[in-house]
Amino acid sequence: MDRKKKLGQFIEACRHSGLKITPQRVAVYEVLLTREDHPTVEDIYNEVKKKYPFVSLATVYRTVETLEELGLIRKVAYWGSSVRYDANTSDHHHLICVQCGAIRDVEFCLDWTPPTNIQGYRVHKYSLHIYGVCPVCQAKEN
Amino acid sequence: MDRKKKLGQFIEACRHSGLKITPQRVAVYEVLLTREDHPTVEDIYNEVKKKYPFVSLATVYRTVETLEELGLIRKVAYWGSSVRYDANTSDHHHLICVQCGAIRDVEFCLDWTPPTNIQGYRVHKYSLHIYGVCPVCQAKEN
DNA sequence: AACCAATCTGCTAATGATTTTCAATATAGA
DNA sequence: TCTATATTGAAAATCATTAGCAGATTGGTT
Ligand SMILES: [Mn+2]
Ligand SMILES: [Mn+2]
Ligand SMILES: [Zn+2]
Ligand SMILES: [Zn+2]
Repeated sequence: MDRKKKLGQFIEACRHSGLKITPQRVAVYEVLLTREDHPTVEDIYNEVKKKYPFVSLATVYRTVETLEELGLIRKVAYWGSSVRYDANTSDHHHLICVQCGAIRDVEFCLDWTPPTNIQGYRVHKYSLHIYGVCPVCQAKEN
Repeated sequence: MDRKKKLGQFIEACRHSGLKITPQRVAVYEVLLTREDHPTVEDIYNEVKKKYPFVSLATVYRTVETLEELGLIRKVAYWGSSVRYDANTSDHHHLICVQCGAIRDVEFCLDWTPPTNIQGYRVHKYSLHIYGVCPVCQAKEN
C-alpha cells in the first residue's frame, strides 16, 4: 500500500546519491517490496525477468548491493548457501523453517530491550530467530 | 573441562553410526571444542594443519558435515560469505560484531519461551542475535 | 530535440567457497 | 594378519558472487 511511498523514497535516495533511476533498479526494488518471503538474488532475478526478459543476473546482484548501501533493504542472517534479502528494514523477528528454509516475519514484537553493553560489545540492536517447521512442510509429513 | 566427555560421546556416536574414528575427525572436533569464536572451515583447517600438516581442506569440510549430522555441532546463522560452526549445541544466544564479524556466545539466558505454534509454524527453539561493535573494533575507532 | 558526460547494463570471465570424484590408504573386526 | 569397508588427499567440478569491459541509458545542457 505504501509501496508508492517507498518507491518515492528510493527515487529520492537515488537522486540524492547521484544514482540513475533505471527500470531494472525499480523492478528489483518493486519485487523486494512485494515479496514477504525474503528471496534470494536468483528469486528476484526470476521475478524481474518476467517483466524484463533481458535483465542480467549481475545487474540484480549489483542492484541489491546498491539498495543495501542506501539502507533500503538488508540481508537476513541465515545458514543457507545463498544470501536472502528483506525490504522490511524495521526491527522485527523471523520464523525460519528448518526443513525448507522458508523465512517469514514474526508478527509480534518482544518487549525486551538489551543492555547497551554486553560483554564489552556496544550493542546496536537485536533480532530473534525462531526455528520450526512451516505449514507446508507439516502438510508433507502426512 | 568436559572436553574428554564430549570426545567420548563423539566416539560413541561414530561407533553407533558405523563411522570410523580417524585422527582427522578427532582433530576437527577437538578444534571446535576448544574454540569459542565460531570458526569457519578454513579456520579449523588452519588449526588442524598444525598437528596434521597433510590434512586436506576437503576432509575438514566432510568432517564438519558429519559432525553436524551427528548433532555434535551446528551452523551459526550469519550473513557472511563462509559458514561458521559452533560446538555448543545447547540453547544460547550470539553477540555479533557488525564491523569484523566476530561472534561470541552471550553469557545470559532470556527467560522467554515462545509459543509452540506461531503463524502456523510448529516451533522448536529460538536464538537471539545481538548486533553491536566488539571491543577490538571499538579500540580501533581511536 | 540534439548533445554529452557520467553512470549502467549485459555479457563473459574470474573468484571464492564448497562438493564431488577417484585411486590410494587407514580402520575395525574376524 | 587378512579383508571388507570407510576415509583420505589431491584435483576437478559446481555453485554463488564479483569484476572487467564495450556498448547502451540516463539526466542534465544547449
Ligand atoms: Mn523480514
Ligand atoms: Mn555459540
Ligand atoms: Zn518448510
Ligand atoms: Zn569487531
